[in-house]
Amino acid sequence: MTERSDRTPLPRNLLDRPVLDVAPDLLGRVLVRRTAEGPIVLRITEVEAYAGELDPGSHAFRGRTPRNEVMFGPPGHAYVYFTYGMWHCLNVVCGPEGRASGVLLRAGEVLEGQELARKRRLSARYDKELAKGPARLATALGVDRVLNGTDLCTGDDAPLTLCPGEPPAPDLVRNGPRTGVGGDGAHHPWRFWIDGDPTVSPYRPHVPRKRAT
DNA sequence: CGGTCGATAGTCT
DNA sequence: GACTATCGACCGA
Repeated sequence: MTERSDRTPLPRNLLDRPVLDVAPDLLGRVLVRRTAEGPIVLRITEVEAYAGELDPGSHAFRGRTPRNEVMFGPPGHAYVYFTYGMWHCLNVVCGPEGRASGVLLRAGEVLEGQELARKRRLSARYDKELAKGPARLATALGVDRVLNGTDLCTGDDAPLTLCPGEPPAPDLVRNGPRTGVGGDGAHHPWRFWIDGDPTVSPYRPHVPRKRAT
């Protein structure tokens, strides 16, 4: 009855391309997170492109560091970082090796494993909020730095696999400025989303933090 | 649904 | 020491 999504891994060569090609191509694709309690399956609805060392908004902008070294490695791996003292965000490393570019997964629709996702996202009022925002997405999937560097293009027993999925109608793919990115990288229209999808996170302009008193 | 505000610790200057 | 590829509580509508 239930039409199960295709869980074969995405061919790595689809990720071995320039980040601005890969980012919109990830919309509608499916991420499978396998946990001890069972799988959580997510359809990607919103992403942002980060163009390596040339991009002031990218973690790779100032060169290789211990944190960002996965971005400099081969495509098809997970770059997971910890931010704001509380949250994790998940990226797909793409482009030719060494280019240090990646795609931040900003939002998605939970297709399977909602019960598991809800247990990790107790503040979500509706299921459409389970993965509405990059840190919420990582939380819903139970992704943290332990998975940094995970190969997303291998088979059935990997903790995290990127799968082909069903692409959205081309006319539903929109793009606009990146969320939360300040400085010179702010204006690039490198956020991509599926128009009208209820799981897409709201746009928030970057606001530099005020100093604590 | 939208706006404001504070939390919290890793990372780099 | 400052900033951060953010979110939740809380409030008003």
